[in-house]
Amino acid sequence: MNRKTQTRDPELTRARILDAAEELFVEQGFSAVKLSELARAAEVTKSLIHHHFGSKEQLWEAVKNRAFERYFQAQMAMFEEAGEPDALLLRRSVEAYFHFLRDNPGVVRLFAWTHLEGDNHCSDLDNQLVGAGAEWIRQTQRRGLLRSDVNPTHVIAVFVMTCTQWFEAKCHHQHWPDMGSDEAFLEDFMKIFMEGVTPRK
Amino acid sequence: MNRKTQTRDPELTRARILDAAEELFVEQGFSAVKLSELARAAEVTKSLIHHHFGSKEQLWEAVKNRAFERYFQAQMAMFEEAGEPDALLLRRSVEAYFHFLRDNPGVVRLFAWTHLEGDNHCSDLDNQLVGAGAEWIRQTQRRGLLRSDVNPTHVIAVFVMTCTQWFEAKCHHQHWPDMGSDEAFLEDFMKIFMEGVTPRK
DNA sequence: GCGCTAACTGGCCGACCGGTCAATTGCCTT
DNA sequence: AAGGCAATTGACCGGTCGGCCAGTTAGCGC
Repeated sequence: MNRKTQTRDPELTRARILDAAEELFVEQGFSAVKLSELARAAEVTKSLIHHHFGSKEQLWEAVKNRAFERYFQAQMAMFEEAGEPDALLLRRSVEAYFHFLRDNPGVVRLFAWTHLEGDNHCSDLDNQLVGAGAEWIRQTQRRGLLRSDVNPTHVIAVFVMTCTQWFEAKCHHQHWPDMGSDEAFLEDFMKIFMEGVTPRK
Repeated sequence: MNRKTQTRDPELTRARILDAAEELFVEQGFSAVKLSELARAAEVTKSLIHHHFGSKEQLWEAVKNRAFERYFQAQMAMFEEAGEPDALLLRRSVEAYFHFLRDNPGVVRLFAWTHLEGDNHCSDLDNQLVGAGAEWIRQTQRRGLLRSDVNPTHVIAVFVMTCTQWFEAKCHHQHWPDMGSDEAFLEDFMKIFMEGVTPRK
């Protein structure tokens, strides 16, 4: 079963289409992408796209599903290799999330497009993730290592939204006067955030 | 010069087109909007759109310019009626910004679309705004009322991005387990943020 | 080998896209 | 009163969009 010598390979064809589609959708959004352009990029005929995915909309869904699955798997993996729920774990999680977004700019843009569409079909997986994270924070609060007068879900929301927006709108605020690099910003954000969630006597 | 009895009123026509265009662009983004649909919504002919704005792209620019000018004027007005630079001013500014975004969802979406386009043509006005805000924070830091080991621009970035993303991705986070209302989230965010920027002995 | 299925092709389609243009009409100036 | 000009109209354009379909061909089970 050598794929190099085969003239037909539906799996590979599907993958080629998905890859090219993801690149174009991430770059331009759903409606700006033309199937002819996509066909050229994926080196397949337009008809083949319809054969494998049905329609442009269905292809868009497939692209989003694949990307989000990758995202959730990466996040879940992060969860599994974590240790005791304490402040350091929270700090490390935020940093890991920030760096994940930095290294996966496509995911950030895909999220942004789907948000603008009002799409929330990925909420099942997402709720799982957020629920697990919130539970950790709750445990850390109970152990007295984080302040208890804030909703754990809101704590997650604050750092997720800051990280997301940092990369989503980078083209915008990177020109702000005195704005620092990714790492400089993360450092200052961590100072503010960790200080903000630390319990007071 | 009664506009009601006039059969022609270019100013009003322009405004009608701009209004309808803003609504559609905000909703669907640039490329998804069709001029025919827009013409119907604005109750003008398609040719009239071209007569007044030249092309779809130029109309998009005009819509963005008008909206952003409104945005900057609102922000600048907020600046002018402010008092002494202290922590309370910062708190009030964040709350005002949050509520402004809540009351102007179109602006949030317009920002999001332009970010995805990589458009940063509004940076002049924006830099002014951020520069002025950062200067305030710097003064407050000098007076010992805010911690001094963080970049003032980053402080602004943190709350601007959190507020922006809250409304931009609302369709997404609002279904997270235990997620609170706008006000409940703002309250928790303010707790974390203000505690995070308060100086320590 | 043989035949069935699915992968794949090229040509085609109607719809409709953004944009143009010549002609008409209302308003302002003088 | 008239002339000029911008506002406005509707017919029209070439291009291309997403999608379809009849036909061809490769691979796989029998």
